Amino acid sequence: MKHIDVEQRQKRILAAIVESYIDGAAPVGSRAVSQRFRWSMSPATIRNVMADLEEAGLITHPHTSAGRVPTDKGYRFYVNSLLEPKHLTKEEESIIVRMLNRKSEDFESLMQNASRAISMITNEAGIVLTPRLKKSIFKRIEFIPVDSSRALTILITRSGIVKNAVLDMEEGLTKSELFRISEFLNQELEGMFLGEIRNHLTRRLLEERDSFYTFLKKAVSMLSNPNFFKMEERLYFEGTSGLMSHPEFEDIKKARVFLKLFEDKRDLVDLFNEDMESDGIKVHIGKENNCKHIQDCTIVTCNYQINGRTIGALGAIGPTRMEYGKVISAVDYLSKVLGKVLEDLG
Amino acid sequence: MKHIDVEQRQKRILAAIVESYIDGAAPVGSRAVSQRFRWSMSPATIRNVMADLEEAGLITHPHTSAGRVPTDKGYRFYVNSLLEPKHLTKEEESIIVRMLNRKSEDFESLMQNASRAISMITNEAGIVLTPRLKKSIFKRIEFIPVDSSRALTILITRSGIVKNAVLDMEEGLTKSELFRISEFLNQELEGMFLGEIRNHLTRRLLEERDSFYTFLKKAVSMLSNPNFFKMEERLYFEGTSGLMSHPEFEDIKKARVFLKLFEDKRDLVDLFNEDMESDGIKVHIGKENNCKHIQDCTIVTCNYQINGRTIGALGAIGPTRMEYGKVISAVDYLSKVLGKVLEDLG
DNA sequence: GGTAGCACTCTGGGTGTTAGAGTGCTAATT
DNA sequence: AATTAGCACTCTAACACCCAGAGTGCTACC
Repeated sequence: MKHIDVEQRQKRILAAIVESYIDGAAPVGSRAVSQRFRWSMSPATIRNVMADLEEAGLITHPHTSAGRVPTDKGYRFYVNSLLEPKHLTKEEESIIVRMLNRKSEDFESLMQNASRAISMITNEAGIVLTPRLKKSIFKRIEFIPVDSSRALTILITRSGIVKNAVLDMEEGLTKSELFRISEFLNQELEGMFLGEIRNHLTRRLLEERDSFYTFLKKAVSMLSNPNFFKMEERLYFEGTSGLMSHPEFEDIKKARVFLKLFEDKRDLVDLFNEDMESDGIKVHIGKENNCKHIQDCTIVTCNYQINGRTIGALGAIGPTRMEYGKVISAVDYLSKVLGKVLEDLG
Repeated sequence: MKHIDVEQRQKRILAAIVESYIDGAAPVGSRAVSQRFRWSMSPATIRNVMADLEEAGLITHPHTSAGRVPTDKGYRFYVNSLLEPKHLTKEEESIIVRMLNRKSEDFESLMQNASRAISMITNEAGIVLTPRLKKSIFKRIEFIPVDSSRALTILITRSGIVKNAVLDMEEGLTKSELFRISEFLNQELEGMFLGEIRNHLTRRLLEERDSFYTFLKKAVSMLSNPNFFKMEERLYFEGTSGLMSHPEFEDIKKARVFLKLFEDKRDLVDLFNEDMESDGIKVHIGKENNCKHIQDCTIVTCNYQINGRTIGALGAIGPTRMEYGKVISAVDYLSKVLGKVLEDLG
């Protein structure tokens, strides 16, 4: 009747299917879609279009007489071309801001609150990868002797991260020597990226001669502990119980896979580290993830920055059937607020 | 035939039922028990005894023609009177020792490793409550200015706990003043319980007069931040995915309840805090717990000590149908090792 | 007191049937 | 030519039903 662009119509129908499926969690049939358009197209018409969409690989059938379900490819198309951003409400934004601005909390709590905020807003699991230590800037180091051969070492970065460990030291180092070492390091390393420290010190060691050499060597030997310099990022995680309220987890096995994933976080850390390399929101849908455990879930990530410098990443994870608009907005907004808060601490 | 003490026999049969149920996860029938005793008693005899046990409230029927299942009271009796301790194997012990002795890790990791160790050995969830800050001993405090009105404050205890937070300070405090304040506090508070600090300082404030007063006041005002002095304990937690492999979690709803519990840890913190008051292993079975969310699970806890001083608690949580012998041994052993490791750090 | 036997009960799995939802195709309509 | 109505067909989910198996409680016997 009305001469609508056929491609345009396909898109609208795909969007309708995806959206219906997202909030209904059940395969959507031609009747339902037709109804959604206030019967401006009959179910039969919809069926024809659906057949096309299916041929294009954007939707499938679980079985002959069920409705349609979006495929990963369908979601992908939806996210790339059809999704219109759904802004957070003022209220949601203020929740986030409030959660991240609680004063006098330590860094740990900040990370935890950030991931909790994501999970509260999205009802998926929230994930925050701590700022990259290698790219953090040295502020101060402090040694506190434990016994004659070990010292509790505290390393502080400009953004307020405090990393500590008990390190071995040369037997019989006196308290004042230890103090001189810390004083030296504090001066020497001021403003340097943590990732550069190691090389810097060994270079320095090669240049030096004479009496200063032995002193320097003692300093270097303390910091040479490989564990301390692993500088590994930590992943903070909240919202599993929220996740489990999704109908896709009726099947315990899937739930178990998720929990496994959360316990052994390496895969996630890798993913986040990779995504950190580029700016903006990244969406990984279903099998696009090469991590085989989580083939029917989507991960949304975004990097966050201090003064324009990317230092970490955060995101949300949930079933492919998630509210993309909302999750994307939430992750986006949170990355900005977290960046601001960290700048403020710096 | 043989004249066996009837009470003795009841006990043996109860033990058999409990143990069968623990490793079979299915109601156990008279035949099975009879078989367990190599047919030295016929199923019919067993049935009579079972009827008695049921009357005593130690076991129940799910329905007429199912086997018997222990009640909470049954488990309780089993744990108190029948259970024989099942020692960990050498190998298991060495796993624990190795996990807790990884050098150069920070305090966080130690706690995490401890809870992970419990969960690995028992296949239930492992829980560790961090040492009580109030009862920890002051070692050192350090201020690092962030801007003109805030300083990153780092508090270190003898057992190597590092607590940090950004605290407000009097506007325009100079770097050297800040240094003097920390020097003063380090001297003044040496060896004191953290819980006493607050009172000590206010008392001191009342005694003093003259110029020193204003100085002291500045110091106190920094530490008066309520959040920093909340001194709250943290709960470390590992092993949810292991828990979920138990058949009792086939029903998602139960799983959800557990996950909820783990996310909002207050109830657990309270329980552990209470249990910390007395020495030795505590076992909370099913409804004995007044926390209503977890009426069909058991929590095993034990305090841990540094030099004979109780400072924290740890434990395991799982379905009432758990391997009590093993879990108890594991928790017991771990509390000792953790105490040792912490002493060593102090 | 212990045990064998038996009638009884309840569950869980398998089968058959049916209502309903949804499809694909074709023919009619606009 | 595009849209729609109609219809035959398919598959599922729910329900009823039945039956074997497991387990009990009771009674009579050793």
